[in-house]
Amino acid sequence: MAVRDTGTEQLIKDTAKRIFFFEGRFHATTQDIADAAGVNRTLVHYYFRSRDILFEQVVNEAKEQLRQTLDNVLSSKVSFTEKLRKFIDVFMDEIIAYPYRELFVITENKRHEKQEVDLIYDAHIKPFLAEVKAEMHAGKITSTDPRQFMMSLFALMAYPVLSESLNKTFLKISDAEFPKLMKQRKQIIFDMIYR
Amino acid sequence: MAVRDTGTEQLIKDTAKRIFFFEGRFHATTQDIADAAGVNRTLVHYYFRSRDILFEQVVNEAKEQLRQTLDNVLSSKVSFTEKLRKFIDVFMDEIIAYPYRELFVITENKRHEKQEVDLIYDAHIKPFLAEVKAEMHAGKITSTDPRQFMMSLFALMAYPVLSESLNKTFLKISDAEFPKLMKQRKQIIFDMIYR
DNA sequence: ACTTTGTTTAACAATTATGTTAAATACCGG
DNA sequence: CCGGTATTTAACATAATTGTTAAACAAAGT
Repeated sequence: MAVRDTGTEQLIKDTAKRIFFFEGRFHATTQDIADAAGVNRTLVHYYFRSRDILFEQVVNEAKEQLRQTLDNVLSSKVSFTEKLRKFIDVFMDEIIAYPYRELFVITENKRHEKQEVDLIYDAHIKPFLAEVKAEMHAGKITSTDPRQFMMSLFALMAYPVLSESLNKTFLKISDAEFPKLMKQRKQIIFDMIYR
Repeated sequence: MAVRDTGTEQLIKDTAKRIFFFEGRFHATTQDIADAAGVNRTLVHYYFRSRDILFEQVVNEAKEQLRQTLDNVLSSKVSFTEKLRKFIDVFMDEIIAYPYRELFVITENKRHEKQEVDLIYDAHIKPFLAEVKAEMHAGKITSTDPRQFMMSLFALMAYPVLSESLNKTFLKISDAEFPKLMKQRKQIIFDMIYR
């Protein structure tokens, strides 16, 4: 009973991710997704049964990847500066690929409170916050609540990509310039938060 | 033929703003809005004819207020540091009141390109960017493209508020702490970008 | 060739959201 | 109390979206 895998189920998910997380089209319909994937709408229901389930799967995978990334970066045994550089490098790349991803996680997060968070927190975030605090004592980072540091860090990475269209119109950034500026930001962000 | 103003039209708009810009409910229906405002759904159509028109009005007023705020802050004849402080103070307050407002403007902005932007740009943004550049030459701000400075500034203000729920769960920030941390940020942001 | 799985087509039911209309009721000012 | 405006109620039409089903077709393996 060989179930052959044509990759179409994955194609549909990837397309949904592109539409939701890259294009930021919050109320794309199953038809929109099917069209973008170049398949029949029925197939979307065939594989996922309902729009909600497709949506949920896609968001869950986004959460999982987010967790993985945190894992990878924060638990590597390297110096703080290296870790920080890698953190910025990896996250910026992901944010550029999927600017709206975190936003979907945010709006989903408001509904379901989770307990799994504790695991991530204890395993990765808490130790990293401690490292940040140590760097503050060493005078390498401006002293504040380490959580303020984290919020600033994410903000500097995520928001400019999210507000791309506003930046282009209000700051007169051209289509060609924008990716270059985002690349530059990796260094700029590091310099802003670490001396 | 006195047309008496009961303020209901405004109530509906304010409620829509609350739902869209504060609660971030991107696909709230006319029914949702009517319920939240405590009026009959028919009344929404009576005043605004269609959901699109209500939505458009609300977003346009958001844009207008945004423009006004920029006007107010950026064209006042005070020192750069004072201007910067005021900028952060005023904008943070607005962002806290309406965290999702810019996001709606962003998604709207992607559809309609505007020419009115040039007016705002020439009148306020361009001169301010020049001021920023001057401060960079004076060594008060780290030298980069002034537009990077602007993007960082907005990011530091907007994103932490936008990602409130994520911050609360992942950084273990309590409901009580959050507003305090946001208030603290005004100073923190200033210190981060100005020496 | 036969079978299985993947995919499309078409037709349909159910639901939800939008928008319209007409009549009934509530409220307020003169 | 009268007249007009504000608001509600109810009923309805329409459109969009979702979801289901059955049949046909395509492709690939054995």
